[in-house]
Amino acid sequence: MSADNLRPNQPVTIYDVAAAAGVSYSTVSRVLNGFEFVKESTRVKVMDAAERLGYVANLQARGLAGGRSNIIGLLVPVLDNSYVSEVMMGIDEALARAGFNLMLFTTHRHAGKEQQYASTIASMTDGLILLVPLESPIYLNAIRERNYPHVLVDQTDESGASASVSGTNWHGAYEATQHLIMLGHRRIGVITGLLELSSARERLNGYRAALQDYAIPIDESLIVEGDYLQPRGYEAAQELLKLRERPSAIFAMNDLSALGAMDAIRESGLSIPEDISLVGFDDIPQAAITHPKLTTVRQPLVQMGRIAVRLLLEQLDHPGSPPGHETLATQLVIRASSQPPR
Amino acid sequence: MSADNLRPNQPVTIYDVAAAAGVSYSTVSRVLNGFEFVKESTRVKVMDAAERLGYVANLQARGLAGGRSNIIGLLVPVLDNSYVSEVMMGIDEALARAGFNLMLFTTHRHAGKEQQYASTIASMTDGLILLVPLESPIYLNAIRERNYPHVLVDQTDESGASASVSGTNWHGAYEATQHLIMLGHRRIGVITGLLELSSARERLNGYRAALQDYAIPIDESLIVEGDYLQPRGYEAAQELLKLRERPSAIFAMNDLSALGAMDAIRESGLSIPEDISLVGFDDIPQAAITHPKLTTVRQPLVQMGRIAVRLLLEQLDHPGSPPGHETLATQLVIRASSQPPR
DNA sequence: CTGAAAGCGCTAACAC
DNA sequence: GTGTTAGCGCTTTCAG
Repeated sequence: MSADNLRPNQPVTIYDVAAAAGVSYSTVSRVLNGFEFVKESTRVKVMDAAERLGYVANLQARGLAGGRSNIIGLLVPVLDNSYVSEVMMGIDEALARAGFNLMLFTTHRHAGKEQQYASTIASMTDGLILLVPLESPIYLNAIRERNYPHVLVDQTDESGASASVSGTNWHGAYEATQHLIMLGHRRIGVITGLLELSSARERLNGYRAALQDYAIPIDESLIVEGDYLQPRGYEAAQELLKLRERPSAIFAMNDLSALGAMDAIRESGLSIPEDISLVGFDDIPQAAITHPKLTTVRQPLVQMGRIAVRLLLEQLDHPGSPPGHETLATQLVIRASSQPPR
Repeated sequence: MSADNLRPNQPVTIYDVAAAAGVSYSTVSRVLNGFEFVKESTRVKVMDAAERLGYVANLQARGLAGGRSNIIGLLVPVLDNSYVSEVMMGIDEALARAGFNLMLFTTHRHAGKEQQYASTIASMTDGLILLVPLESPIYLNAIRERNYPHVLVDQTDESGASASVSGTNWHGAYEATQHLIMLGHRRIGVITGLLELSSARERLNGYRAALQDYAIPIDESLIVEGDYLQPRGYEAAQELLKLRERPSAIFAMNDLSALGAMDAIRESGLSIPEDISLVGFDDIPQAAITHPKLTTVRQPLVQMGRIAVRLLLEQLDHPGSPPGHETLATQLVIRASSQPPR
């Protein structure tokens, strides 16, 4: 029987296990933590007892006492965002495989919250993954100074002190712009992300470089700052459409903005791609089911999540070693939303 | 200056605050926990010191010592699922507003994991929200016996011992079926969720009741068990299309299954709604952007999340009171995927 | 190899 | 009102 002497009312502690196994509780702790120098026979005895009693570690106590809590903190800006969801999936999957739990903190795009959470998180978790954090030197510095294991996703780390994963932002934007240029577009509007984000700046630079390489003068009025969210993409596209000399193509620097732009374009009576070509960035799932399907720059989002976890676990396992940095290749996915101007 | 005497290297504890304020650390604890009988002047002194030193509570310690950890656990089956995401958004929002943190556990649809997590979660959090849990009497019983605050989302609680939120599953399915019947359909195939889930059973009963009410004989071969996921929806639709007497309409009992069915139908050379009408359930965001747009039964997903939090907080605040139960109205949203049979 | 003892940061009786 | 005293369950010295 498995429900033999199960009394689920009071949680089982290592004391219970120790008593049942006839050893001291510190020995139980050793066994449970995979300490090497334990006699095999007592190891078995303890494991048996733990199993039998249905022992489950109290993570709070473990964390408090200095051990690992086996919890990783994840700081995300918002939840209603496919980009975020995709990366989260990769993180969740990798974490589950490694036996870690996930504590989720949503900042709701409030920089102050990132800062406030930072310390709380540090008291609860073994490490932290920051997904598109707003530029917040203050708390990032605090985290770095405490030498708290962490990794930035989609945020270049200028100082090199934080591990990071990101896509080839510059190159992706360059390719997207080049694609439009090759199709024959000359007036290419862009909707950026918040320019305080390094990814947004890098993509904008890629755009600029492509125009320059093809000797197309840069018209600053074609550059509208967005925030990587759909509503702002909608507004930004409206601004672009209002220009005296309307662009024949728009490069929205993430897909969500592109979706917003799509609405604005359609609403203004123009059609995609006949009147205006549209290119996005990320290749979130929706990009493949819009009409027309969205040409975009694919980022391996799920994989970015997985790699973020790998980089973090490396830090946990080798506290001394320098933080890793990974840059993953983006890939232009040409679909129906872009064609030559007419 | 705010970065006055900030030494972020060693976390600030209540001892530090106590020393700085010139009181004992238990007084600090009292102030921090909003204990009533504290002299106003010392309250201010303590708050000042805490602020100045940048004190942040250590949740592990607080939890261990018997106080509230201010963390709520959320158990979800998977993450790559709009239904889950929507409800999570509501939960996240409500929790943030109430000053709680979120610990996320993904079971990856593995019933064993739900059970295994249950105890871990209990040791870390103040309460638990279970989103579409697989029927797992064992661990649910354990949770109930420990009197651990929790609420079930989209799972009817037969025993009444667990708080719960869900939509009007029976009624929603009845309406959807009725809608198809009114359009003139007589052979209506259904793709259910796992029938071990109460929501799936309730919806199936609603379907059956509608057919009965309109005196349409029930053909069991038109009922295919799915699992609320897209791939299975695809397969199930294929089975339905292979029937000698093909249905003229399919009611997929959640939108994700409907999306899968859509692929299968299209792939078989039939078109929606001309050849086959399709109705879903949930009204996840994608439902409005498929082609044709999906007729579906809307559930107020975000709100369900919010209410789940409310029910949970009620339990935390009034430990004695009976668990609440809320049933939210669903609403038939008629779009383009359903029309009279030809 | 294993037991005993100390303490992580905090809450909650218990006194004064 | 506020300080003192015990632990919460666990890891980690330190002995033996």
